Amino acid sequence: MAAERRGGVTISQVAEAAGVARSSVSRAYTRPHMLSPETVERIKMAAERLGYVPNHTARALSTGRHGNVALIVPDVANPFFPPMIRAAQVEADRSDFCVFLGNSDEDPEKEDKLLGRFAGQVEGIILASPRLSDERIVAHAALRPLVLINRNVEGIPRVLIDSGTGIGEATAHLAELGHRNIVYVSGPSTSWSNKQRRAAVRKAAGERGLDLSFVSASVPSFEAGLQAVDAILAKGASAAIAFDDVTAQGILAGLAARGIGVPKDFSVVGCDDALGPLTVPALTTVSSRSVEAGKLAVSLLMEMLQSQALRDASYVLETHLIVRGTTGRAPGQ
Amino acid sequence: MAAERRGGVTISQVAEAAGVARSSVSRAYTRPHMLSPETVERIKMAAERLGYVPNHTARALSTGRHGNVALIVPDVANPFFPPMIRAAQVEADRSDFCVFLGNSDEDPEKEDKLLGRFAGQVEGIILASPRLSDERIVAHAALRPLVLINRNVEGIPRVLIDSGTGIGEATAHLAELGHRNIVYVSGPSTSWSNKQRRAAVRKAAGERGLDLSFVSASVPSFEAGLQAVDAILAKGASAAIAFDDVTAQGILAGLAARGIGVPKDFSVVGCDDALGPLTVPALTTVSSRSVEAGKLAVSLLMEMLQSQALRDASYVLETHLIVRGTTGRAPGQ
DNA sequence: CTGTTAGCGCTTTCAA
DNA sequence: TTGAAAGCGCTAACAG
Repeated sequence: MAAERRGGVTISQVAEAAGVARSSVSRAYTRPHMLSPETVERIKMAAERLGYVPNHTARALSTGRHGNVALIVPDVANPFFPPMIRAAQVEADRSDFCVFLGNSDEDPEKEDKLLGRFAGQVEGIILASPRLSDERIVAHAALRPLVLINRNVEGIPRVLIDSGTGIGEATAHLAELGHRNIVYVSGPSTSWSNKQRRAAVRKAAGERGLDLSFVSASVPSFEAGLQAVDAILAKGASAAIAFDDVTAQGILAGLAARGIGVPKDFSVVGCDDALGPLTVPALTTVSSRSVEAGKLAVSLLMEMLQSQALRDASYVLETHLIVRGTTGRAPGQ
Repeated sequence: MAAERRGGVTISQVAEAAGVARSSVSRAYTRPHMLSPETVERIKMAAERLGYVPNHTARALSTGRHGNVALIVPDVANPFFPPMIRAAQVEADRSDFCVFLGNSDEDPEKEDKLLGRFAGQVEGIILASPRLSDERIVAHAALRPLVLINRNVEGIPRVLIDSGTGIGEATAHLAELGHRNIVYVSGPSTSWSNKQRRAAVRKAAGERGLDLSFVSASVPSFEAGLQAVDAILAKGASAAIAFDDVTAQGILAGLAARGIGVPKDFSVVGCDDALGPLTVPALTTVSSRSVEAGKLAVSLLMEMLQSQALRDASYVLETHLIVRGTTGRAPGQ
């Protein structure tokens, strides 16, 4: 029998073998109920005998549906994303979709380029923590179904993780522990999440009459956290809330290097629960909801693909404080 | 019939705008040297202005090449893989390929299913740490170019990370620090990597006359490491080498809970450098080479696609010990 | 129910 | 150097 060579058996060969039109072969696969049972049977037999497998690419070109979606993230290796990616995969799989993964390297231009490269082979796109401008995002969204994660653009379906709630809780937690002077170590100034977190600490600290200062770590990294320690200490604070867990770990390392005990002498809170309870002492942090965000974004996209309607939906996921081992009573309390 | 989906500026529109034939637009992208520089320029300008992006699907149908590869991993969220995924992405991008990402959830059947779904829309596949049987792998490799990472199947191009070298160094390192009694906390018994690591400790410990015991953590996880601590201590060891970093962190947490100081009273070595210097104290571990593996696997695949020849190549990447803060002199030395 | 006939967007001879 | 035209394999009106 004909082995499956590349560029294999086509619909025409099956049609000829079964003595029907090409369209019937097509229908036998996509709308069998439109054909008489015997015809379907005959076609399937012929197909089987010839080793026919429908060509995905041709079908996609014709229908515009490829059964693929794309997910673009700024950095696959940032521990915040893998769980989200995984959740998105699982959800896409439930609808029998395959997912393209794109990595923008935190670069708006590369993100734009990726969007272009995926266009034409995916039915919809999920953009997580995009670095792209609102304009470009809107432009792409006009071309095809697009869902945003952690970016608030009016009119475009989006899933927002509200780290503000968790950060607020963290601030309250520190206040209860007796801390009166705290610092927020901020992340990328252009990041939507950073703005949100910063605003949340400010608000919560204000309500409780805490002294609040800011130290900037521009890039969220272990190094940046490490280097922020001097500035933090200079503010006379007894606790710090970091933009994310990786930065928080850098701060912890810097503190340890100076012989400052955590949580005895100083308290540290991270954000995103990227590390889990993995570290010693385990990091007090804010839950990330990234798994739910990934799942929700995909199911939203699937809905859009079904209904062809792109309504202006905005889902907000609240976060919460996870108290672990890096926060304690303020010294002298 | 595909009702002109919102989606696409086509070659025809560009052709019209530039006042040339469609074929010229095509050539402007695929064989610019066949056109006069001005024509190319004019076409590119028009394309730019209209926001034209070549349609991959259509091109694929016409040429038989889709410019896509698939990468299948057991668990995206396992910190070992993201850097590898990222590296693979980058390398694929250099050849202008898009990558499908598949997550098998450590399940052989799901892995098989994914392979099937990707077939027909990718030119080649990379299987990282596959859980599939040799037979199935061979079967798939017969259908299309396939590269393996961390799986040794004769006849199939593969990239192997030899964690044995690094583990050997780790053992020597501990011996030099005066440790005489060590334990290896092993991972999944079916894992190729675990067998390799276990054999390496045994060999190195034997050569140096160290007392070596084994404690099994069946599943590599923080919890498993935590629970292994009692058994480890019961062996009377002064140092432990863990299957991976996550397990090592569990051990560290367990040690800390018992008030055992690291590295003063006990030394711990991880494997895979999944956490970097992130933790406090930073974990002494074995480099993973996962970045190189991802990059190499893709470039190998690209070569195969170019030459149409699937030679039996096997690349081995050696690993090395990374000494950080969790190893020190044996107590009483 | 089934066949005919246009395409989907792009590449690729073959001529000019 | 460029254009015209014939597909790649499949789907989807539109007839019959």
